Amino acid sequence: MPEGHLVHRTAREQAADLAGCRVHVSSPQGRLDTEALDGRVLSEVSAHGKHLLHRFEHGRTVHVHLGMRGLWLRYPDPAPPPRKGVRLRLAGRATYDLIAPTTCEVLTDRGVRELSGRLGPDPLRADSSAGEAVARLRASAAPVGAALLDQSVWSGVGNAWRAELLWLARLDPRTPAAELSEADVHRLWELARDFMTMGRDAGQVVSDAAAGDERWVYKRERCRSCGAPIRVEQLGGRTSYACPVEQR
DNA sequence: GTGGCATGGACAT
DNA sequence: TGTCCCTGCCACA
Repeated sequence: MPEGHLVHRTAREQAADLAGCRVHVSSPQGRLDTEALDGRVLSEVSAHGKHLLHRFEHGRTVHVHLGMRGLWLRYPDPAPPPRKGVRLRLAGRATYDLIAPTTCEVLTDRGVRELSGRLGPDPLRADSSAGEAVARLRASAAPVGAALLDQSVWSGVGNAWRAELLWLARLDPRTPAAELSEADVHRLWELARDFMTMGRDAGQVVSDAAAGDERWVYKRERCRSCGAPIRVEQLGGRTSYACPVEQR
């Protein structure tokens, strides 16, 4: 569920409910020490790739990565008691409960910088450089379909976006990233920026502005465009979907 | 009701 | 490569 577009959407939602508030921070499950955070003013909620960052005014930041199974639950006030296993509860103008994240930790500003340093440009961040994004992808030794999932190359793209973006760009996922032209990669970056922005606003992967619920190739048996049987294979450790006719 | 898979990623091995 | 993360969804009994 949580590719970068949804993490950015969550950041926007939580900022509206929590930013500028003194937030009651607790860990009902007990696995996070929240003493340094409870009652502090939350200044900003932001996203970098699939990582969510809650920065507090005194210079501490909660870093959350949902992984495959994690989720946020939102409750308008008054919130019910937390269900079993809630790792983190943030209570401001509304209450958010965090369930089953891969990562939930408190970082200093230095820790945040180190995290950002490990992540490539994010198509949904205004401070990302297209030139750097193009250069990083073309510097990868991997097939473009594997490079796109490497969060140190570009951050925020997951398996569904990989499939749909490469179809939109008419690129074969198996093509070595280093063999792609600068123009091709620049176009791929612009597609990522434009469609992931639509996806963030719609709350789902959007690869056809006129048909937000449809996919071209991802998890399909046949290409939605030409009807060819989709080529399914493992690439970059995950299942890749591509149209063998249109993506050469 | 149950079991397998998955829109991640870190870590052990 | 396997395994964990207090999951959700779907197909199939």
